[in-house]
Amino acid sequence: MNENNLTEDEFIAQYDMSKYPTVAATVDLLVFTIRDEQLQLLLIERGGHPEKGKLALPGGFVNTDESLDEAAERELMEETGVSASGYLEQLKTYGNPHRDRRGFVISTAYVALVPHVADPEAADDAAAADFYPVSEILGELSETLAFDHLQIIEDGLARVRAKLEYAPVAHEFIDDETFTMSEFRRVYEIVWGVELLPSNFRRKVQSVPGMVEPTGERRRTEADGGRTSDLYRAGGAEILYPPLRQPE
Amino acid sequence: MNENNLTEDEFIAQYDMSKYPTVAATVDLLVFTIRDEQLQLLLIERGGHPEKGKLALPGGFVNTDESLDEAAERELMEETGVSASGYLEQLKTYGNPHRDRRGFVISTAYVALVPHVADPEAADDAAAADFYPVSEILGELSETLAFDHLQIIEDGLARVRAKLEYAPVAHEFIDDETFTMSEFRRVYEIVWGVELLPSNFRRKVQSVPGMVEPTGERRRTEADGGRTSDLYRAGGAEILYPPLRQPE
DNA sequence: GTAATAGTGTCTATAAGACAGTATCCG
DNA sequence: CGGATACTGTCTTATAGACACTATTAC
Repeated sequence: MNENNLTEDEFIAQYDMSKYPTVAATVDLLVFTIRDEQLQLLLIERGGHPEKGKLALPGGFVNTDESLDEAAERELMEETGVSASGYLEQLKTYGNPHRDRRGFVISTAYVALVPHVADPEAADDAAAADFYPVSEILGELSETLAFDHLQIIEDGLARVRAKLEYAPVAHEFIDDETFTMSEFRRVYEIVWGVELLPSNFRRKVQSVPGMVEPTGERRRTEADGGRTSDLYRAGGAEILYPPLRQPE
Repeated sequence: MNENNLTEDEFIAQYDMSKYPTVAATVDLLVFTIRDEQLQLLLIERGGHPEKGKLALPGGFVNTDESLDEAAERELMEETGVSASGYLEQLKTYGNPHRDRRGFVISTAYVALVPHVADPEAADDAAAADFYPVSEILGELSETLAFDHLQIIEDGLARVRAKLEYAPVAHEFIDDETFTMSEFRRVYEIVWGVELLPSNFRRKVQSVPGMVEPTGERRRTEADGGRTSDLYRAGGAEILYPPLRQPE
């Protein structure tokens, strides 16, 4: 190597990156939402090869002028119309050379939590996009998932369940900026798949600094009877300490 | 698109992946160990451009016939002689297009926890490899780190500290297969940077199912006086429940 | 014996689970 | 009023922090 005789600028100018192996970089999105009292996930039906007809995570190639995070934000906007101002976090990168028959494709998965958005339109690649209950995806639909997306979904679900324990993200599922304690508790119950005692949940949430703050407003539900409930908004905490622990 | 008229095999045969943007895929290693009662991290001094002379994480390009995990295992073996039978886990992927002046390089960082291995030899690319205390890396050495590696190290340190809470990985730092409760506690104290009360630590560790199991053996330390201590080995737990919480 | 380290027991403070009781709201 | 939902209080259990005490070992 004679590179030591060059300045850095000279070195960069003569550098040929194509002599190193290159791969296609993609991002896949795990867009979780709550619909019909169930945790649901956005999937597309693949309109083209490979894995034609199977269900897959939405995603696409990373452009050379954008970061992975920016590519994920762009895809989220394209698929759902939701801006990434909410929760969008990198999950993991999947890089088995045989996961895609087209070649070496490494895919970085991102998890997004969104409120009840409009039904997604079919994207321009003629792939029908829809939300499916996670319980069905992991159950009867698990055989119809493309690539290694079942594994990615399992990893993402574990991340979401864990994230609710120590990060203030549950309100991302709620459409309104303010919410009742019951609505807030329902998010935890649906994501964790458990029932929680209302009074203990309230005590815990109110005791964690910065988790929620009372608005002073009240609201009645759509039900027949019942007391009007206090409204809260998300607090300023970045992490929840002590965490809300998922019952074992 | 007329791809819908093709079988999948025909489609794959005529598929030209080069029409999509490609990037160079690399893995970077965060090799943590404990030396001299300090948490230390393996860094190399870069022998070539770019970022010549700066400190960087060891790593390298991913070959086209190996997965990201396999590339990380290979690099770990090359740098330290340690097999990946211990703890080696993906941390995060860094994909800012401007992080490396040579072009679009996306790097997947892995965290490894290793016992006190031999001093690493300079690798074949003439880069001097050494362990440095993490406190120095984040302090006076932080200005001399290449690329975005300071950020990666901060993320990795947070992961290691959190991982000790809920995963049985502390024994990966210990040279021997068996260890005393004091040695085990020192790992937590060094990684977390706190002092822990011995009796409470012991009670907690012994109450978590599958965290450690007694060997029935005893051992005396090298010190002047002192009672011989019970020896333990790692238990079979995959996760620690309830977790050991880091003091706030 | 003393100094040093390992291990046990216990009191207290904090947090979590269970659930009874009170407060509103609708019709 | 009754039925329904929201909120409060309290008893009990589990866990964590602080620290005194006992047990071994080297010298």
